[in-house]
Amino acid sequence: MQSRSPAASRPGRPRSAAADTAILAATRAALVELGWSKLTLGDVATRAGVAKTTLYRRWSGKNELVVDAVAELFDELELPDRGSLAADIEGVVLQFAAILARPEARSGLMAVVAESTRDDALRERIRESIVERQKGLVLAGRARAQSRGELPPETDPAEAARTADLIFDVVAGAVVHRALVSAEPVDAEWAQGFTQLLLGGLAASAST
Amino acid sequence: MQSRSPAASRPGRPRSAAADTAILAATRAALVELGWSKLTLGDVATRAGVAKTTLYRRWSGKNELVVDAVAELFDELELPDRGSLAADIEGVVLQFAAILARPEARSGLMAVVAESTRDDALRERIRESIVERQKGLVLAGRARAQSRGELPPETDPAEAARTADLIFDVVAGAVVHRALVSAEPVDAEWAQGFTQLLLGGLAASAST
DNA sequence: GGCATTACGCTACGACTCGTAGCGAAAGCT
DNA sequence: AGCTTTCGCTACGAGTCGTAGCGTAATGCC
Repeated sequence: MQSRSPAASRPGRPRSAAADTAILAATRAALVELGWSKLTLGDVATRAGVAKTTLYRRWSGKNELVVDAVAELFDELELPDRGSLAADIEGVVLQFAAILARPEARSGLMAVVAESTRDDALRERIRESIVERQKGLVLAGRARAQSRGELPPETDPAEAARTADLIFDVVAGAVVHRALVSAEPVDAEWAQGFTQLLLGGLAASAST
Repeated sequence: MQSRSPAASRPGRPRSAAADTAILAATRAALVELGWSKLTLGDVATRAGVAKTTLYRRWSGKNELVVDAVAELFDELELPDRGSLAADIEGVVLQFAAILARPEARSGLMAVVAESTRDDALRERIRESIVERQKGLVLAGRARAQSRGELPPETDPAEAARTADLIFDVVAGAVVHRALVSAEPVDAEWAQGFTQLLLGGLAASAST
């Protein structure tokens, strides 16, 4: 996850792959029990059954470690065809909400995003391992809706990219804000109302 | 800001109001220079010219202090009548974006939100001093749009509250996500595209 | 098999931050 | 005046940080 280029076949003892998974799992467990601020790398090392120095050899600090630990939670994101654009949107919203309902994601994700405002490398790491995957769902959903005839095909590629970014920020931002700032449940009812607003707009949504 | 009820007139030396403002200003300055994680209360006290013990007598910890320091940034939020619902939305989006463009808000706001996922009292403090003020703008904007005839009047109060919450999460969430996660500028062009999407929905927005 | 190379566990370390306690002095009220 | 609360200062134990050094374990190459 962090040393992919020179990993081919070097002399010497290879790094234990089991240690990686143990450390990441221990990080998530510590996030659940302690939260971000009280999480210490020494504690994570003890939980994982490795030496603290081993942890520092693989990750440069708390930020990078938590990003990788949280990123694994997003592996479950996928976009099955639910038959309509509305159903696809509701589905992905509820999937995202299910991840954000887990305490290790709640406390970890926002913290690393906060740190990334002062660390470009960290933000890039978050983008690669988390954000880019979510954005792929938006692109796939739109392409599928266009093939269904629910959305008109794009003509200008630049315009298409802009609207995709916009939709992504709206969807992901709304779910995160609802779940973490408003601290209200992102349930099926909310997902339905949100989808209705996203598809029809304010006027259409109000006249229901 | 933190002891309003028993502040009336007690015997003894009153707390220095100047110290409060100096501490909050020093906190913001430290956020700009150091960011959330490297900000220490000892450093803030030194910057503010007060003793560290004074700081601990007024705030229980880093979280509460930063919430109060960041909350003052939101004093500038207002909602002048720009003539149309679309213009009002664009205006409030750009105002919010202007706050989020400041580094003390970027690093501080997300961090306390992250901490609030494990601290109900902190979340309540954030809600009172920051979130509630933003939500008021949404309510005012809708009322104004209704008086203009741009939106139909609400019939069911519960439904009205739900949609207001939804719109608030969408607007605030989208702006925050764009600014902090995507790390792209929230400029007039983006605000216009977002407003168009919010008012007309996906289909209408695509057929422009 | 022997050798070079790298990873690992362990211990120890200085530097730093935390939050609190105790003190004398300052500043208000009645 | 006398009382009360705040303030600045110093000092403190506890905890974390990130690193260095050492001996040992595991692998590839000759």
